[in-house]
Amino acid sequence: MTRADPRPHWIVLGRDDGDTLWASLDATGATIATDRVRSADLIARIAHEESLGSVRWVWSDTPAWYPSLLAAGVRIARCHDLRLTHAILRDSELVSAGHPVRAARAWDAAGVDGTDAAPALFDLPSGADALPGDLDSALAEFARQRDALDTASDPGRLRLLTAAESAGALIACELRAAGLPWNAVEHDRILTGMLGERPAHGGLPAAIVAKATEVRDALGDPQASLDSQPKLLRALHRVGVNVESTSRWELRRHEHPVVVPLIEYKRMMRLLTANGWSWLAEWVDDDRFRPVYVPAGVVTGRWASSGGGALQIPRQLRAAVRADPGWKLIVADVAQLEPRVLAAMSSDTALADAARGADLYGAIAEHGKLEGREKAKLALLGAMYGATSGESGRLVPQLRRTYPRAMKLVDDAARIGEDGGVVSTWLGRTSPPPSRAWRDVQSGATDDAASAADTDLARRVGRDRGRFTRNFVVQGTAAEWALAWMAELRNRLAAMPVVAPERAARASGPVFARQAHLAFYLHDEVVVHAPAEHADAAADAIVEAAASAGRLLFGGFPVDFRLDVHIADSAEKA
DNA sequence: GGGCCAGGCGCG
DNA sequence: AAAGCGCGCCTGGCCC
Repeated sequence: MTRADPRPHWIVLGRDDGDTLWASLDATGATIATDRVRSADLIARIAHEESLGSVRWVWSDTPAWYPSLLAAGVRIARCHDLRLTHAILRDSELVSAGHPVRAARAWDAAGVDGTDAAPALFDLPSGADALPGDLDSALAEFARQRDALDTASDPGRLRLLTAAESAGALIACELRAAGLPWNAVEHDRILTGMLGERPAHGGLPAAIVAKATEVRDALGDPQASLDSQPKLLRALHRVGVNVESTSRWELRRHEHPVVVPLIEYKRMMRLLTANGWSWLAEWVDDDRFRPVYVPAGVVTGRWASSGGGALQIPRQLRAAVRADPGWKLIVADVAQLEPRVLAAMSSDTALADAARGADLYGAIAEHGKLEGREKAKLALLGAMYGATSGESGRLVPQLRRTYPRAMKLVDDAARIGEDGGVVSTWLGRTSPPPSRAWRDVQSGATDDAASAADTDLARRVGRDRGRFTRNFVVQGTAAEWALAWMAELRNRLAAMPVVAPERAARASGPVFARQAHLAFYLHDEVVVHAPAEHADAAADAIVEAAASAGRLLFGGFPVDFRLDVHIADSAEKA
């Protein structure tokens, strides 16, 4: 390379016949150079460019490119994920109405599923649903996206969002590569303790069998089927337990001797079927749980997961999450993230004041003259979710008087949704427009021939949508805050020292084995796995990253994002 | 034997 | 007391 060669600002990658086509772009997006890289050389080439610093990788879909790099020990600092960015820009209110990025339908296709299996040559329906993987398509879409950002009504926010989204895409792959340290022996101990010894040849463990017998005795029917809802319902009716469903909350209201053992039986069966020995065998390998995280898998921008139920690990099993020897887990969750986000985005200083102390709900109870923090919590959740009835619904008006700005923000979002409009998060992620079916129901209600049932239906689905948009702005902005938090934390952890090879957390993969790293993420909570001597510094990084995320999104607005942080050998709550 | 739905329940 | 947001996954029961 000669001295005159400028460093590329972006490098766009595309696949071509098993090779990779490579385009170096300057900061204006002009192409400086193109190259063809053979697949055998690709990882080394990327590693080399990355080591020179400050390059942003532009690719179709992070899970299609990044896992093989991570497996080879290459971590990259920054990327631009075309698929995720497309989805944001396509729907965003901040992008001009007729912008060509909205019409680039090929980029609406689903990406790869995030498992690092070989490309799905066999199960991909020929041509359908495939994201464009070639360089020309990537360059064209990247140009459209840059233009959409440049011409957006608030480029700063949207750039922040798309950068955070792409960082999230990297993090999702990295979380899977590092895995969540999971102790199978401890998991087995918990299962055995709650369910009884695992039977050698199928069948139910002893404690469940005993519990089932208890339930059948109480039902006076040794043959009663406990796993079929309709049959169980009939059996309950026969002994005079007149419930409409077999759900726990309804059962609980009855005194009959069947109730307690039945609830216990359901709880045991749930643990067995959802997170029992077969889950352990299928999902935990080499002391790690490696779920597939799906960034923006939820319309609000929250992440979803696919396989392994990563978003539903029951609290009962938290003790099975255990640091490697000589390492620690740092578990951190944000206390009441959504109310804090609502305070900031509505500039409601009164609500922000309540969030300043250690007990947000307690402060709301005091300010809002509500009796006790439980009522305050109910009222606030009701306001954000759109409760209309029950105790929660009754408490909302009181809150509206105390925090008019915050409540106006969510009430406005609900009204717009009911009217068929769209709403946006703080950084510009916009809710999907109403479906065709929804609009048909609304227009059917204004028809001359509309029946009372038509208007009732229209009102009901209208309110349903209002509750969705009401919550969208808060849940979606909270997800943005969390992305910013994680992206910042990722950078801080990457700057931490490495430990000696003999201290490595071997199963965490080549990139993360010797350094503090993110191991789990769930909406408002992170778990970091760190060498014991770096645990305090990692905990500090988590706290500093949260403060930094708050400033990045909300500037100087005075709202605290308080964290609960624990350093321990297991993720069990103290 | 696979696809789809409802009920139920785990998580935030 | 059981309304009021967003998910994924398991089961039984139904369909083809």
